Amino acid sequence: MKQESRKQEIVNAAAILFKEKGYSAVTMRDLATAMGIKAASLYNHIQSKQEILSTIIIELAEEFTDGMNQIVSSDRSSIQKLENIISLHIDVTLRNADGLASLNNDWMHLEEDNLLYFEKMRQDYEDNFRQIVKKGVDMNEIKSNNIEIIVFSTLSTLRTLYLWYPKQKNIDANILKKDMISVLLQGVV
Amino acid sequence: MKQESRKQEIVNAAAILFKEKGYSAVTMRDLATAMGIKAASLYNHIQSKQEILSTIIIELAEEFTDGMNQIVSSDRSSIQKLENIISLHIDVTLRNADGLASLNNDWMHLEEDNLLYFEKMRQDYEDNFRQIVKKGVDMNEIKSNNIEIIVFSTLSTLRTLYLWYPKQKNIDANILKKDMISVLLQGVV
DNA sequence: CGACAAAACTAACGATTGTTAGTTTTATAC
DNA sequence: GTATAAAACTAACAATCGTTAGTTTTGTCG
Repeated sequence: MKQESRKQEIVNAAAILFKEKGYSAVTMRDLATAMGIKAASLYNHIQSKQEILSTIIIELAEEFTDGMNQIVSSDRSSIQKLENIISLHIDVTLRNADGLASLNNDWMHLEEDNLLYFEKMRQDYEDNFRQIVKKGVDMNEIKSNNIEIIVFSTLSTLRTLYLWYPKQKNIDANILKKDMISVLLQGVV
Repeated sequence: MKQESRKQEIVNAAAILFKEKGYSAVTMRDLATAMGIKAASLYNHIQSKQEILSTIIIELAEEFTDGMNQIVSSDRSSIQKLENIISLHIDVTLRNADGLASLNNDWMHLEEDNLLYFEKMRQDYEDNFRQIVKKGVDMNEIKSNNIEIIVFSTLSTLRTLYLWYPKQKNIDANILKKDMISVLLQGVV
């Protein structure tokens, strides 16, 4: 794997631009300017604009998938699993908030196999989430008003963390986890 | 105002396409094809692609601003005001879910005055929201863990309604309001 | 049927897009 | 100091973009 470092710099710079204007509105010349080079030079390190997008999104989607699979296969209570999911989202967000903008807003611009692969991962993730909530309701750990609304409102908040967290100054990850768990689960338990 | 009806058809068709691929990825030829005409014919009814976007977004933003102003100037309790805000979001979402996609994801492609106008409305909206929560905490109506997190998580959910609501089948607006109020405020009160 | 306006059309423009080919510069190792 | 590879460059391409100008079709009313 040669050029891995320079490629990663390009991908990181692209994630910032994609966050600001979206994938389609960012040109290779915009990205080159941000890197301080010419557009043609980018192609010494990457194969296409599309490769940049899929590198950003697929890596993050696999992080979520792996994290969810570990949580699902653990023998914790439903409430503890939900706490772990919240913690997972915060960890990923702190590590790569810029990339999450692309995952949330530009996944539909993935092509062919990567689009199908992503859509399957996202569907499986939501299904796992829903199953955990449902199990919690069945076990009387969670008092349910409406399972679908709980799943939707919790996931909406976690998915939007990437926008909110950077505006908070010097927030501690563990305090954030505790507060998010409190706010998201207090109305549920 | 001539051609108002045909223009509205174009704006509505554009909102659907913008929701699917984002403003930048939708071409005037895409929009024309969706309307069953040629791209040049669009310009008998609209002035520019940008005008379509601002028509969609500014109208919706003003709806939210007007609704919020009425709620702020009412003499209800903080909890009741929050319930009214939830109700406002649901009403707007049921009426124009497609347009809300542009408001949420493509506002940054507004130009000049419209961009500034939108950003001010959004900032004022969030400030009003935050003030209502803060007042509720001061009056002991709301037990606060963290005001910022409550504002953020509630707004995240309400803003994402446009994605979730169309996937629910034949959901009744009043039942939805009751359930959303229950889920969003139960952990707060 | 003829007049008139609404709404479609054809054709084309200048600008910008992602990308390629070939060349030159820069940095590293012997 | 020369060889080698990494990484930049210039120049240009075919395609597509939003948009304009001018023309023709469609529909309505007397």
